[in-house]
Amino acid sequence: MDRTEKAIKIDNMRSLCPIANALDIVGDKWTLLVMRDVFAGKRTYGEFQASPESIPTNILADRLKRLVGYGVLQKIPYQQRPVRNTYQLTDKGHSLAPVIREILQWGTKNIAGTAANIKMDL
Amino acid sequence: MDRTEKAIKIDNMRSLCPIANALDIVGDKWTLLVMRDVFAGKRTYGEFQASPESIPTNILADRLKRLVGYGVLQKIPYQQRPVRNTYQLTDKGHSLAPVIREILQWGTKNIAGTAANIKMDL
DNA sequence: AAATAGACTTGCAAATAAGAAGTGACTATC
DNA sequence: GATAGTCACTTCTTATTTGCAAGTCTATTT
Repeated sequence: MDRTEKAIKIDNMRSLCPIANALDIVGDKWTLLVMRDVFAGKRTYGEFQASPESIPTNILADRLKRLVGYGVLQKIPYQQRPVRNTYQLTDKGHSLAPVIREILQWGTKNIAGTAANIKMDL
Repeated sequence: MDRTEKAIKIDNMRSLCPIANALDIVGDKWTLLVMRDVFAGKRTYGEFQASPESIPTNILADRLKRLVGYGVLQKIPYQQRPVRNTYQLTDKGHSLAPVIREILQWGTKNIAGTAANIKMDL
């Protein structure tokens, strides 16, 4: 990891296993879908909401907050009056690319009727 | 994918995205932890239960049933009287190795205090 | 002044998870 | 041969999380 960046600190770790702890951050139905959208170039709340899976708005707000909290994304304003924000990848976020790439590959190969038609920076 | 194996068929797909569909199979707090154990050589219900994260027994039963249902694991008896089963990787299950490997790497690099001390066939 | 837009927040019912206890098949022990 | 023990679950109850609809807040556009 980039030495200027701090590692994520999780309290009440359920074990010392990196996989278990990673799953406590990204192991749910929506988090990696938001990350997929970020890797696909989406940046704003509205763009995430517009994705075909129709993430509930309260869940989206919660996931963005968590991802920012863990330092995987950063919230950066792109205009004042009214304030509008973008959510952008940090280095930690960027390093999730291989995880998403492998999930994409696994799904494409093993789940009938799926199509990887989004272009991503993976 | 091995051509002798059928692709997973999901009903009510939330989108055509391979990532979204893959997450509907493995995107939760426990499923990939069970898979980690399988890759670490664990085979029986009791061994999965004994892992340090203490998976609730009803959840374990549910996840094993789902994984078998999707053809990611197979339930194979290793003795009669009393019947005792093992859960073993199918080809579809085996092909999850890269996903787990990348999650393991990400967690190890980015989460403080984690240690990849289990040996896995990844 | 009223309507519109983007980014959320709130409230509540429904679904899922957690935790503890119980069951059934069989084996080993007293 | 009754009693205790093991393994692999199942059931029950409570707690937590999700999903959906509606509402709020700030600011702009008409």
